[in-house]
Amino acid sequence: MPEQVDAPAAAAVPAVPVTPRRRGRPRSGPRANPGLSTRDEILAAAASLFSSQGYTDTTTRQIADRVGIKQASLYYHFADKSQILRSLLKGTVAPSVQFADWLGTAGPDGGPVDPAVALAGLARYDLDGLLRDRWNLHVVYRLLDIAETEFAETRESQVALRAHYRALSVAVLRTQGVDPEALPDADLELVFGLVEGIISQRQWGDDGTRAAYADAVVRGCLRLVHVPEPQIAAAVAAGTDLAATFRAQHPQD
Amino acid sequence: MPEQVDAPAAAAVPAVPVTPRRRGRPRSGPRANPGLSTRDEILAAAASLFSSQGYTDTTTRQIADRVGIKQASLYYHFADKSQILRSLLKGTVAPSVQFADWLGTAGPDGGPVDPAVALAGLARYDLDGLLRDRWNLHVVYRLLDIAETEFAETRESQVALRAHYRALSVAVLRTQGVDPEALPDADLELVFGLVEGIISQRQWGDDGTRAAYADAVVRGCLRLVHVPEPQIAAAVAAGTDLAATFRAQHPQD
DNA sequence: ATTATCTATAGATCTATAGATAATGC
DNA sequence: ATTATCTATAGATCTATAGATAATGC
Repeated sequence: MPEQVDAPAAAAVPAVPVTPRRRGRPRSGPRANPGLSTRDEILAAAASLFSSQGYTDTTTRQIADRVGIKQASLYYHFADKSQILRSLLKGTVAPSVQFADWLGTAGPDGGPVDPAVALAGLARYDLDGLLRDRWNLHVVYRLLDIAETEFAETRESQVALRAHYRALSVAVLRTQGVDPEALPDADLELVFGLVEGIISQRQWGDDGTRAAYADAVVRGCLRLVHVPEPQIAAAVAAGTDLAATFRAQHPQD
Repeated sequence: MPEQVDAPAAAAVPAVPVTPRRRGRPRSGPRANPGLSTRDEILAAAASLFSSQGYTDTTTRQIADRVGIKQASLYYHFADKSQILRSLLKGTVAPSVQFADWLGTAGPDGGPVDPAVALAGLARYDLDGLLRDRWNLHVVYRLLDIAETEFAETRESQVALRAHYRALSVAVLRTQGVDPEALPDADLELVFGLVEGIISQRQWGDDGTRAAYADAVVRGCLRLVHVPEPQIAAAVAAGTDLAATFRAQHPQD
């Protein structure tokens, strides 16, 4: 065979990676982002619309329009509208739970980490996730409330995460010589409340403002469990390192 | 909330206050609560449905069914669906702002109150409002997000309230010998974040649990602004008194 | 006459399905 | 043959309006 004219470059790096020839009937309009699969285009469009308008206020037509396909074509990729949301919610909360589990084995001898450091690390990792979530899907999850028996997996992750915060709060208080049993039970929920509260706050401000708020929240968590002011900075720094280590070992996307 | 009294009160109150004869065409079914005006019945039904399902997922038919009238009859009382919500949101946040304003004149000499007490009082009053809100309309307000240019008044109250929390945080830090200028700006937002976070948390638990959580939040607020542990209980108690005083002077409903 | 309801329905969606069509793959 | 799109539309809502109707008020 003679050389094909537009054959892919022989080596690994084609000069122009170009739009691969696509299988089915062509779209009526041009592709906005040829790098993504249609499925991913749909997810991106839906995420953006769901977070700005909520789930039920977003129509399948709006999603399709943004992708550049007809409304009915969505149903080739997803069985129904709720499946789109389900795909998006997967991985919203779960990673923080994994990190919390990992903390139990991240100490110098494969054992647990110092509680204050672990708590700071979890808050940091969790907040990072909230801030990296470009489309604010955590808010979408909150918007669902109630009707989400359909989204039980996500709900369960949230419960598990709350339990982790609670356990770490108890552990920190012990190291501070405070008997957690002597405290009102609700005091043990405050840390989770402060961290998750950022979901509401996120509506304001730019990235820098939100990152600064996240920093403040991590410090606030330690104050809530009686860590003395002079020890806070070091624990926050160590916790941040842990989060970074885990993130490096467990790349997300 | 005043309970219904069995024994008739003395004066002009008839022994059986009974269903007053109503003006227009009778309803097809019986009235569930003859004591309320139709307008109030609609508001109550809508509040309950909006908070459990969200605004857009609640249909005018559902509201009407619960009241016991036909869907179209709603439109005799409200121009459109959004007016129902608007009526409900009025008075969600505003009372806390009024209380915060009042704090500036509630001191012994008509001047301001001790900052830590004021902060504890505001948190207490605000949380009381959140907990008394039988239908969780604060959540409904959050559910709206974005599209609420229509609900600008409520939004503005929220901004004002946040500013109050911030100012009190600054004042408390000063009394603790901390220079607020030296702190990251976001640390001043933590108190508001912790209090408002209860809106999300409210989904769990019964009234007792939530009240206990609210107590914990008030203490947490003071910890976040460096009030030493031994002074917290007294400030919380004094703040609670202030809130009770104001509530007595300014009955809500 | 006025008020508060009712019945009936127009008009506007919105989701999801059926079946045709236009590419590539073998 | 397989894949991914398109066109057309059924069926199910949902909001809001028009106009009739059944009470009380004067």
